[in-house]
Amino acid sequence: MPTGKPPTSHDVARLAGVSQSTVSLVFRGAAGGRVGQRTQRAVLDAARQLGFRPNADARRLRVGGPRMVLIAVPDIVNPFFARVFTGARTAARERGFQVVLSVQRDLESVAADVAGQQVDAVLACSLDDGGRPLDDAVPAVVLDAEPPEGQGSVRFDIAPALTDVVDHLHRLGHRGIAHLRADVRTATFRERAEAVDAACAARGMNRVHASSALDVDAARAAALPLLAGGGSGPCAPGAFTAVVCDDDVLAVGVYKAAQALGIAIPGGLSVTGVDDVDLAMAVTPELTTVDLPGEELGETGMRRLVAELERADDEQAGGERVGADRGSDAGACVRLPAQLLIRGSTARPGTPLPLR
Amino acid sequence: MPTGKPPTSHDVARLAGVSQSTVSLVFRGAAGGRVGQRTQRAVLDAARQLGFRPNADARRLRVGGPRMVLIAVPDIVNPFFARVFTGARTAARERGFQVVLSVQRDLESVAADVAGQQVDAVLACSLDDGGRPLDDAVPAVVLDAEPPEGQGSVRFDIAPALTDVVDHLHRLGHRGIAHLRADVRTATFRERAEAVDAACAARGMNRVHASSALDVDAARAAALPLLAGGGSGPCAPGAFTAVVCDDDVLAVGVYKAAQALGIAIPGGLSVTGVDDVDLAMAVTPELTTVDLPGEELGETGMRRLVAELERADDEQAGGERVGADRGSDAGACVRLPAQLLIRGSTARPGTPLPLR
DNA sequence: TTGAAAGCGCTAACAC
DNA sequence: GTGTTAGCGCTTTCAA
Repeated sequence: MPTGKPPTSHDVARLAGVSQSTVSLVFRGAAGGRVGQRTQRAVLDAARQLGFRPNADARRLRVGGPRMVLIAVPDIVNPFFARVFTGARTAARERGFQVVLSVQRDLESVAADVAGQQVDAVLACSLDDGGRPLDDAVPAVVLDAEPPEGQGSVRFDIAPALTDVVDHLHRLGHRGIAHLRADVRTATFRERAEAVDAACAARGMNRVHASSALDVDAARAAALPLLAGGGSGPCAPGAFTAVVCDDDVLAVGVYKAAQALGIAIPGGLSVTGVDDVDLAMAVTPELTTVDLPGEELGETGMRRLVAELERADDEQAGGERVGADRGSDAGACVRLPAQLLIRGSTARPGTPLPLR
Repeated sequence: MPTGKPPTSHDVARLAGVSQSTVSLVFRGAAGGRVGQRTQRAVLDAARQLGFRPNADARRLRVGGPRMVLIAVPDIVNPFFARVFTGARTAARERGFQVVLSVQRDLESVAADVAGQQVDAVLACSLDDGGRPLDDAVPAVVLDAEPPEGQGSVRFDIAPALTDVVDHLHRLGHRGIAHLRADVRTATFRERAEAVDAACAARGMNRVHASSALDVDAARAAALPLLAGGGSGPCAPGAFTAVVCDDDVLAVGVYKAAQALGIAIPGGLSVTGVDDVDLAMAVTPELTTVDLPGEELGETGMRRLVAELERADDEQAGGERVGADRGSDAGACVRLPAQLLIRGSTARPGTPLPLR
């Protein structure tokens, strides 16, 4: 007569006519040579009959499971974040850490996940701006975002990469560009905008901009008036021969708009993107873009986090240090290089875009 | 003098000069009105000073956390699986279940994850062939795979969709096709191959095939000799005017090969894919493909799983049923429709491919 | 308003 | 070989 509660090892023991610790031995596989064959079989049978499964919580409480770090990303369908996750997971496993994934945009929800699981540390990727260190007392490293406080962070060195993009176009002979920005308010996109602006200014290049949500259709819609000469900014509309996009997805939208308007790429218009997704290689011509090594971002962040945890262990083991010594370089901000990949979508400017 | 072990609520109690249960009250937020302000502050201060964090395992052992289901996918970077995960997660949350992700290809590793966490059920997507029900006693539903035993499964109704593809090409006037298969041995790809073969046979269409790993470069390499007329099969090489691909990624490879050979799409060659990834919309011309609604797959599977769990609960609560009643429709295999999306990459055949 | 005490289900010494 | 026992860190009556 099973009750509403799942069976415990006691129940199994009773049914098998053995003691509870024998059940424990059998289920841990530590029964080799210590528990008789008959007994073992009896235990297993009783367990099956009852549908018994060892309670992992109780086991972990007793024995202490592997340490866990939670990885938070805003969107796992986006392959970039999936790569970050993969990289982080790899690094964690190497060090014997388990990882749990939390797909959340806001800190609140991440904090809830942290409380719910037995989490030892948090790796938070591309969180929305304005996040404080979520919970104190939980070591954390943020990825691709403004480090909230004295916390560690790993980010791309994105500004030089976008400077390279502009420079590349400039050297090809482009003298005016349009910048299609992603309508996302995170640090990385702000940095991209600033870098493009600065690079254009430094080279005396004409510059207009538009912005769009991070999907192809929105980008297409935003690009259409721009390419058709409807740009409204301080610069004369139409006075650009290249579009610099904040993301490859936006670049695809520009391809579509250009196609709709009968503008050839790269003959009539050069286009660049950021974040070397498969998209960049799939389109024709292949897209000149900036490679953002997501896996490496995840790996590097996880390694920092693990190092921090292990330092904390040592500290405790070795007795207390003076306060000033704590946190050594925990607040440091590592920058990962982002590399420009030149492909077929950029070329010397042909005829400037006709105003329509 | 902190030891190597993390502080417990007892430590906090001692430092704050209160009892352990008071600490517990404060940390559960159940202190409102029951614990004095001064006491509360003292507890919080002591906790901060010690770096105390409640032990989630102990808490769950006592109070029983939300139930968890583990979702296993072979590759989270593949957006299809990411969508499956997302759909499953959504459905789980609606019912108050937590989800944990396990990225593994083989059953062994999944089983390890199941044992490590307190998992109540498993949703396994696209596992390699030959998997038995991983652990008995853990309810499981498999997605997009041969149901191992009497277990539930949810899969796409892929055969009719590929029949539609062939039929579509046939109606356009194509009389011979090449089938570019994915070099992956799972049930879904076997079904695709069989469906294409059968559909061609039924219509008396010429058919050759090749196979390739699931990436663009491999597909391109595989498509090149095929398009150049080097196909080796029972059918005369070159006697096709369309390529049916097992996956959109493969189709992109075919685009590249066609481009390299100066073959226009769809003028000189029609191409189709499967699995409506962003890729299909990004390429030019847009790819005729079969939409595989991954989110729906995940949602449906999770709903089945949750229903099964809740049925089990009821059963236990209401006393034991006779054995024959168990499992009602647990072994049923649901099929989700997969829809053909016709886009620009298919058209009536122009000149047949020249043999080179 | 706070404290004492009894477990949650399991593991790991240690006894028999 | 198998059983006894004492906790793991927390929640939760029940007293004070």
